[in-house]
Amino acid sequence: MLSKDLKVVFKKCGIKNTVQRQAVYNFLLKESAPISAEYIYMELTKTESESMNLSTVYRILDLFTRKGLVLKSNLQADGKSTYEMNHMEHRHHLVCVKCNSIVPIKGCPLSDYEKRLSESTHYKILEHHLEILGICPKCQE
Amino acid sequence: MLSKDLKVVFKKCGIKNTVQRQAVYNFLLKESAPISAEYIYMELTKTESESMNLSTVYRILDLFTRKGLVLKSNLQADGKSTYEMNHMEHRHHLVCVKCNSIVPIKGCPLSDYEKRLSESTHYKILEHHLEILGICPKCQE
DNA sequence: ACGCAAATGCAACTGATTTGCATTTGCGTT
DNA sequence: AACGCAAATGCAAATCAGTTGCATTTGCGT
Repeated sequence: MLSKDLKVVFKKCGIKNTVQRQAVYNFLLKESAPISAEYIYMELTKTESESMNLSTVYRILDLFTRKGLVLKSNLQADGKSTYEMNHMEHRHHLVCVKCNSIVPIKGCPLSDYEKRLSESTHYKILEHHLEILGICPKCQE
Repeated sequence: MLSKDLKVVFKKCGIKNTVQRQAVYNFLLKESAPISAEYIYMELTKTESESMNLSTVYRILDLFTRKGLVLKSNLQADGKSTYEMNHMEHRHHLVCVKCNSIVPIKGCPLSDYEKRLSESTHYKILEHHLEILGICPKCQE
């Protein structure tokens, strides 16, 4: 994505356009899998073309999450939070535990379920995170 | 549960029977919701009848988790891990984003879905992680 | 180009969890 | 029933992810 477009995206959210925010945004755009703040920081500082600080990454991710640009998840077994682009389209992924490939799943198996769950528990259901693990056809051979 | 029975449970797992392990085990048995190590420690030390150290609680929970007696989860928004008895039954939880309380959900909405998914994608489905976020009745007021 | 609020960098802090090490305890053996 | 030793515990210090205070820098409306 061109930085010109990003400027518009940020403006729409009422936040300033900075090199660091562009870097994080563009990095998340390239990644299809949810990733940690640490990982983003590491990758962005590899190429020392831009200044980037770990706490800045955290602050940016937090901001993006609050603005709805990014989705945060605490599901990881190692305790680290992960972040991914919010494509505004509710989507889940099928992850291969052998090759770590990720494919999106068509449709959400929980759309009806949430309605029923809400009725039975009286919770106001906001969202859910689902990740399905398996072995892809290739890796089964 | 009587300590006599616990001795047998521990022996079956090949671990020593200690007062601390009994205390943690019995405490988890009483709790239906997943709870934090900190909480277990606080409650157990309230009644100063037994010696108990926070790192011991962590070590015991880790041991129990490795032995399959206990299920560990990192899905808390506040970053704390939670633990619950492993009743050997696949279970998901509903988390309140306001007060971080957790309640188990009866049944898994994905059991049938996984079978269909496996057929359509030719993946061998191994497991899934699901986290449902909402606002509990109390926090909606 | 100016000025100021917002963003960043840095270092210090926090809170959860882990670890090293000295002491204690459980438990199989004598 | 006491012995010995590996395993478990207590304690304090360390670690790790994430946050925060503050001085400096930067974006952007004027």
